[in-house]
Amino acid sequence: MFNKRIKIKQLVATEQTGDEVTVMGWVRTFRNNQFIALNDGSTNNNLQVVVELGLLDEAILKRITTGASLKVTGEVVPSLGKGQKIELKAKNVEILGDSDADKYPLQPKKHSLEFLREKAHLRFRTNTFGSVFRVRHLLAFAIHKFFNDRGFIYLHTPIITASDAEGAGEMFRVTTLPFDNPPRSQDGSIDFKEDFFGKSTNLTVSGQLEGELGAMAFSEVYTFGPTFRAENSNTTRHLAEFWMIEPEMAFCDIEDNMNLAEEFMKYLIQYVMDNNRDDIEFLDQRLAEEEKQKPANERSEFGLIEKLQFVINNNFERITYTDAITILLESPAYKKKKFKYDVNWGIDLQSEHERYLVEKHFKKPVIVTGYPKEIKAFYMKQNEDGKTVAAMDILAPGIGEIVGGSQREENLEKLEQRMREMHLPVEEMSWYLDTRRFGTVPHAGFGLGFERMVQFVTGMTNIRDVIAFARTPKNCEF
RNA sequence: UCCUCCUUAGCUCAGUUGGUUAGAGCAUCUGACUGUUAAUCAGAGGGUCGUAGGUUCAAGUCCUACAGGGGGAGCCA
Repeated sequence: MFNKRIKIKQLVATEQTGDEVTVMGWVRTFRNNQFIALNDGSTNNNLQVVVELGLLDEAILKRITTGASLKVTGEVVPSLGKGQKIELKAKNVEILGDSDADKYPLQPKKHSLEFLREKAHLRFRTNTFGSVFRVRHLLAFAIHKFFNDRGFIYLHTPIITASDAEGAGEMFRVTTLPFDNPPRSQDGSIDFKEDFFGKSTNLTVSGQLEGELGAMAFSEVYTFGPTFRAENSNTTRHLAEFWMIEPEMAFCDIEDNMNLAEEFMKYLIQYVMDNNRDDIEFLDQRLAEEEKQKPANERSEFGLIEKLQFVINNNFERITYTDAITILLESPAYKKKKFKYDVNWGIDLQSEHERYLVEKHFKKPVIVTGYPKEIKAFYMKQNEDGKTVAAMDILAPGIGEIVGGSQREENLEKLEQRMREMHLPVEEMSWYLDTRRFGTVPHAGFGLGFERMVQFVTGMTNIRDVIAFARTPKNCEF
């Protein structure tokens, strides 16, 4: 009868004493042959189990080691010590699973994130990763709640795709052809007619195009699924496999799109603050400790909670790309030639430019709109100036681009013309263009990188620490 | 892919201008203590100094290559 146990989260929150309860969990540390810090993953707060002298045989006591799993039955009593209100006075302790203290890698001490990254299968059992993954879960839940409450349909777009048109990045090939001796066409090229799908296929880099098809029927849809990019990116904010949220709304322009994205981000932050204060407070302290290690000039001005509260309470700054270029050109940093990359109208904003705008100039999230059409995707709505498109990127402090979106070009002729200019296969994309042929409407959407959002809310600086098992170039362990 | 830094005990790190037998804290083991909060105290064990070459009378220390990792950049979410 395992389900008779009480979760530690529920138990440590109680004021009521005198009940006899059963808990199960893993030993974090065993102090003084008497005090077990027990954790079952439901909360970062360990339950203190008190084992009175003489209750257990020496042989059992020796098996209560860090990492071992226990079933404990006992009485809930007020704690005599400081640091917790109640504790469990053990009547019976059963070892469910031993953990060899000599071999178990996690110790009751501070481990480096780099070390834990290599022990990713065990790191859930640490305070930091426990908090990160509970927050990650809550964010995922809040995403569904946000959209469901607003009448959006959750659309599952395909993982395997034959479309190569989005141009969002290098793709992973999906094939069942033998790689040592693939079938060849007469001209020597690989004959994908022989492949599983009868054509060349890849893992998806975006569900947007399919999302647009859904929006043309349901008015509002969103996707939330895995996305794959075979870029050789080795940074703290890129993964080869990551999760992305892509809402797509019919009857919606760029302003509506920005409003929704801003409301969405604020909602997610507020939801976590309201529903998991414990973990956010732990992460706030963890970040503060980490900041202390840094030289004073590299420390961030805000703590984690301060930052999140600030984002909720203030409007995102909204500027055009042209404004952004002007601000950069007039900045002291530019005049002192601090930028590595030159600034002029037409460039893609570099990290250093985004950082300046967000972290130095405005000191809050910034939405940049109206980018030159040359540096943006084919499907974005062409503005009347003939030079810019109705794109919008949200730049977040410490993360950079967290949202990328746009109003879509709903005019068939303009869209086809742009596709031809960019040498995209118009014929193959006929299914997509049907949205513009049959009842086209103004529509818009955006993509939010889920792990980047988790980074932003948890304050974790490396994206590999907010996904369970990171896939990055040359790394596919576990 | 580029730039840069790092790799010494299970973990985190120290190791001087190249010079005897490579150190500390924590962890582990043994013992003591028993209301602890990363418990404390005493003792013990634990190292091919990332790998392969090279320079030198002598290399953890200098040089080269490779591997792994961190940070930054590009690409992007």
